[in-house]
Amino acid sequence: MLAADTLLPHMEQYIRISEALREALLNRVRVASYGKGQLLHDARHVCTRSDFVQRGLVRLYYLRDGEKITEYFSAEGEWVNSPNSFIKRLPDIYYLEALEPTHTLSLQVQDLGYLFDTFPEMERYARLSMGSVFGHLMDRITSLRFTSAKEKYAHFCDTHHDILPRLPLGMVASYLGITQETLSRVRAGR
Amino acid sequence: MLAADTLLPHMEQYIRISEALREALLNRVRVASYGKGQLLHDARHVCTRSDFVQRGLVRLYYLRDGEKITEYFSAEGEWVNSPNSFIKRLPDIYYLEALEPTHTLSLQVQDLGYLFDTFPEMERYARLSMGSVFGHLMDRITSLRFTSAKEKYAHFCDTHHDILPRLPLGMVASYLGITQETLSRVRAGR
DNA sequence: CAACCTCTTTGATGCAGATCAAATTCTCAG
DNA sequence: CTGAGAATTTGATCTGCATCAAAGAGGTTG
Repeated sequence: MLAADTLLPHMEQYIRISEALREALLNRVRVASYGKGQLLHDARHVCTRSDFVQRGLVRLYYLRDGEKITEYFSAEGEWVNSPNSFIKRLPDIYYLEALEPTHTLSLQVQDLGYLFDTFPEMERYARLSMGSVFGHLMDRITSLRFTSAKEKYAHFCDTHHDILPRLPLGMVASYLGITQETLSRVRAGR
Repeated sequence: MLAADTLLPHMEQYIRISEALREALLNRVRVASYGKGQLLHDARHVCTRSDFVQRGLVRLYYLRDGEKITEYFSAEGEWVNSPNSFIKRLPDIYYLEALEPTHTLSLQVQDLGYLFDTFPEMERYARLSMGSVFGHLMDRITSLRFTSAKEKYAHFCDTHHDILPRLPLGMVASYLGITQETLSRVRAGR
């Protein structure tokens, strides 16, 4: 699985990639693999890299009263990191865990900084790809505020039908902010 | 109230502003004023500009069963627009309403496009300032999922203490996803 | 200053979903 | 295969908040 086959096409949705940028990128990303259950990032450290998921499934979670609360799922074609920790270079509460055997392309924060400084189109890529996440977050906020458990689950099915069968339901429940029991009843149609 | 006094210092939190960029910016922003209750943007149109609030208070809302649901408040030092409409150049559901007499600096989408194309540091500014909104959205999602009405209100007081006394409580309630009655009881300490 | 808004509070009732407990099914290591 | 732990479902009870209804409290306009 080559970077040229996954990462570059992803980026080309937003920007044209020059030969120089292509070379700089491929020189700096490192392939990485994680087994099921393995942590890509531990909250006790500062997050110093971003991983582009080529194959597999990752969740972002944090601990609340000893329980793991899922904040986000990321599958093929998405970058994962601990957002605030990565940006501010400080520890944060989030862990990243591979839910399946996962292959990524890993980019260190200082290499990303170099790319931003050297290739203005990288700034544009980051701006545009962040923008597309924005709409999702706003939809999610609306869904959390004003919908029943049944509607929340229906909305999740709509927006995540591709990964739904790969997810344990307890994680889906905490993502939706409902209990596992309620999710089970909703699925059974009650 | 000069752009040099409000917008430029805001941007300088993130980037250094060259003389050329300064001039380009000041040439393109237009001062605008809105009375209390006036719409900065109507959902029936495509949102073609962003407004930087110099003085005043604006809310983003949408209609749900004929009721106005507040999605966001923006005060001095923030950009407001209808995010998806502005980015995708399509209509969306959101209205922007001035809650107080409001003065803004207004920038047309095509002028912003020109600035992005001409000044790479503008791309960086957009990327970094969006990044800082991200953390807030994630906190808000957590607050919506797992907290009682009382905790939601406490979190709102923490994060919006500067504008709280300027807001009608019904708008705060819909922002928090609780009813006005519940908010009233929570504030009374019950 | 009275009449009429809009905003906020108070009261009574009902229900969706949390919580606690236990049974059932799945899954995978040995 | 098989047994143990994890994931999921089912059941019974309880509660926080929504809903419906109406009464204060401001505030602004002729």
